[in-house]
Amino acid sequence: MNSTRRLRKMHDTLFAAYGPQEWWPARTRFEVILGAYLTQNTSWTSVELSLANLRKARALSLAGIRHLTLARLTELIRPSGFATRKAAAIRAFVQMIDREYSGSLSKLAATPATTLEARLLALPGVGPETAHAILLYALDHPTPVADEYLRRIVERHALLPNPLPKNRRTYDQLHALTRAAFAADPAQRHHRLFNEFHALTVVVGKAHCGRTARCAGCPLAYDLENSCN
DNA sequence: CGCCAGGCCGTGT
DNA sequence: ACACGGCATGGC
Repeated sequence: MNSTRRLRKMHDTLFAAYGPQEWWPARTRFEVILGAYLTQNTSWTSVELSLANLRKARALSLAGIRHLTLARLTELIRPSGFATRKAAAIRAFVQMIDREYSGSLSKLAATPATTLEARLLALPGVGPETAHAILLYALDHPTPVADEYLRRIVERHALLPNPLPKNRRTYDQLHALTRAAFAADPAQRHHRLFNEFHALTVVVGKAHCGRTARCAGCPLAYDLENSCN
């Protein structure tokens, strides 16, 4: 079986095992965006500490962030690590929204897909995964999100030639592979499928696909062909 | 104590 | 183009 069909089957297996995830875990679009920045190379439990601090400071909105000094913002998000860089990045995002989109996330979301992706990638602290997470989960654009868990799954199950280095080229391969895996589905469902697939990837990754393999009980090891290396 | 976490960026080759 | 190290804190 080819790699796109194997990845599509993995989605079905994960969905059967874990059910719908209904991501992203946040109330508002801007909260999704904050979470996307804060969770970079950081566990979600640590992100929740920062989000709780921001909530208490009434800073879970564009207006809330605008009223904070950079030092105060840095202090509030300290629990999730890399606070100096992430605070500057979040501030740069808000300034971009204010200067170029009249402070409106809706206007940002209404930008054509290719322009929008390029604009996000040009922001400090925004690489491909963060850009695509914002596009998919905050701005409702139907684009796949690839991450380190997906890279490990695809590498260890040898869906693409090994090794699979951590670089931009690999990211783009994983992104394209995911898009191809759902290409046969109705276009109307792509958004929902990309949403669920990334969420399911993270769920199975946290439980069974760490840096040091802990594959026991992984639902992806359902036959010999899919056993993990 | 050590390793790990839902990346990104600057530098050297 | 690619490898490599720095960035930082909290959970286990």
